[in-house]
This record gives sequence, structure tokens and C-alpha cells, in this order.
Amino acid sequence: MEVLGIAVDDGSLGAMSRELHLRIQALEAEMYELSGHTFNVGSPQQLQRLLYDDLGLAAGRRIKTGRSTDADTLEALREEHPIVDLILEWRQLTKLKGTYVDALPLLRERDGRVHTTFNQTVATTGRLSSADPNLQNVPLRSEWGQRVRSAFVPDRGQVLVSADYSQIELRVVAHVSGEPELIDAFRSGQDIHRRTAAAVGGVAPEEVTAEMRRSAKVVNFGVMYGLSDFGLARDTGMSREEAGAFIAAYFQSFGAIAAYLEGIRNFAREWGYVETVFGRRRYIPDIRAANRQLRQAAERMAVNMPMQGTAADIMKLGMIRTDQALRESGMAARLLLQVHDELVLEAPREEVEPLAALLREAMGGAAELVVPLDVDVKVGDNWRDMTPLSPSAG
DNA sequence: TCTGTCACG
DNA sequence: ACGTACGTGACAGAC
Repeated sequence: MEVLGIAVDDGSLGAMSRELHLRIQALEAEMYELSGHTFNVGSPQQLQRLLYDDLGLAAGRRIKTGRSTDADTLEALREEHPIVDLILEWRQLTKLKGTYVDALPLLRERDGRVHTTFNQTVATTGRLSSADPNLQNVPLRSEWGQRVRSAFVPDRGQVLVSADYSQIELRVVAHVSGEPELIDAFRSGQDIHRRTAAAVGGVAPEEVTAEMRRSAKVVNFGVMYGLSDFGLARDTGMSREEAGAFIAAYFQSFGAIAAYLEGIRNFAREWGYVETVFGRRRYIPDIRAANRQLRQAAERMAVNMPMQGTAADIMKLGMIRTDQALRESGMAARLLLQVHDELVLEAPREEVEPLAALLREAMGGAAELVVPLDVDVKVGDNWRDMTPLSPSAG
């Protein structure tokens, strides 16, 4: 389904392209100086030879074609040689330049907008996907990424409004597992990661340190993917032993979640599929594979699908309700994009307050879980600078 | 066309 | 002993 599209400011992208070009050239010059010869940084093959043969750095993860040079691997080598940081920055900048800064202006149509295509039959979990161009992976996290995002703008006289489901997958976990701690935390509007850290660490919420909260956050998300002690250790800096103990304490505190995950794996083994709260199925053929690696990967898919898929179902219902409510309201606001747990709209400035209320009602009422669905609404003049609208102030 | 890498939720 | 977080799409290099 091709959609209305969103305006992009090709002037600012053009300026960004020239800035990036200069920085990338400077990085290349520095790298050639450090290595003593020219090479193609964009070639994983040449990069492997440079890092692991010429410079003698210790290779990490093995891949089909040799030794990995991905960001995680390079991150671990940063202290070993000054060229590593340059490679990481070069990678980031060329990625942004090639995929967004230079590509988007070419896809801009005569209305000044880029129009993506949403696929409804690609993702096995029930999510939408977005292609040509993919507008569900517009940069956000890095400085340069934020500049790219700021080039997405509303049409003249209007504003962008975004509405996202707060912690929707964790709320789905609370619903399907019936975990009392999690349900209570969402019902009383507490900081969910702090509450988790307090429960796991056996302290009061006020005593939770920033580090404890960070670890709890990683585990809260990781639970939905089948995180291992290895993965937690890598993402938090804990030792593998500490990570294992942390995960054990987590499942001790949230026994209903542990039981739910076990139940899903058993269901998948027995029936060969799993399903969302609304009955969307995903078949998991490898769930009984003899090969352990295949089987464990299948188990992670089985555990993840009901959570990711139920959230996707709720969003689809929320989109239908939003569309209906917009028609009935007679507002000029238009839906532009869906980014998994977020809707982006364009609206005349004077519609912002009533639109926010409409979105909270339409999206928030899309499903009745055992915990409330909270919707955060923001407004702005570009997709980076978005200001929260408080529910009561509306 | 496949592989590695990396942008997002 | 082994691998190690789910779901996507785009780009550049290698073949």
C-alpha cells in the first residue's frame, strides 16, 4: 500500500551531504596515513587483512567469509590501534550519507514528499514493513542521524504530530503472563525499569542506582528476545557470572513470566505454531530440530512472536480506529507513517489539541489488556524536535 | 546474487 | 563444547 508520504527538506540534506563528504574525505586521508597505504575501507575483505594481518590485532567473532569487522568487534579493539575509531566513524557517516542523505532527495516526488510502500504480508509476526524507501528506519540515535531526521517536515502551515504506545510490548508481557509485579507497576504508573531493578536487587525503588536501572532495562527488553547471560554481559559490562545471576534473580522475582515463557515453548513443541492474543499464528518448523542451535533459535522466535505480534495487532486496530475517528471528526489531519509503535500525522496547528485527544482515545482504546495502554503524543516542526503534550493540559 | 554491515522498533 | 536477542530493508563489495 503506497501512502500519502512525508515532505523532506532537500536543501538541508544537500548541505549535509557536502559536510559529510568533507568529513569522510578527511577520515580517509587519516586512515591512509596511519596504515601506510591506500585501501578500500568499505571492503570487509581488505579491512580484515589490514586489521588482523597487517596490524596484527586479535580477531574476534568468526563469520562465513573470515573474521568479523562489525561495530561490536571493532568496539572491543578501540584501545588497540587509533585507526579503529576512524573506521567506526567512517562506517557511520557513509551509511547515513548513502542510505538517507543522498538517497532521499532522489526519491522526492513533485509534491516534495517521499512516498513509502507499506507491506502487510512480509513480517512473520504481523508487523508492517516499509520499503522504497524504508521510512521505518530513519535515523534517530546519533548526532548526524538526528540531523537527517530533522529534514522530515510538515507541509507549510502544518505541524507533525506523533503518537506512540508507551512500553507496549512489556504491557503485552504483563497481560499474557499475568505477572502481578508487572501488572501492579503498570497500573500505578511507576517507572517500570526502576521497579524491576528494585525487585531483582531486593531494595526499595528509591535505592536503585542508575547502573541497576540500566541493567534491569536491558533484561526487561531482553526477556522478549530470549536474552542469554552472554548477551546481558556484553550489553551491560557485567561478568558472565553476574549476568547469569541477574537473570536468575529476575525470573525468581517474576515467576509468572518464567512460567509463561516455559509454557510458550511447550505449546510450540506440541502444536508446531504460536499465536498472538488475537489469534494470529506463526508456524515454527524448527522447534523440534535435532540440531541444538536451530532449535534454540526456533525457541527464541516462538517466545518473541506472541509479544511482538500482539503489539502489532493492537497497532493495526489502533490505526483503523484512528482512521475512522479522523473521518468522523472532519479534521484535516492526515496519517503519514507507522513505525511499529508510533503513528506520525500531519495536521493544521489549531487541530493539535483535539487531535491529541482523538489519538489517545482511538489508539488507547484499541484493546482491553489487564493493564492500561498509554499513548504519548508529541508535536513539532520537524521529526526531530518533537515536544510532548501532557494529557491533562489538553 | 550473496554476504556483511547497520539503520530502526 | 557451542553459540549466544526478535523483526525488518538498503547499501557496497565480491563473485
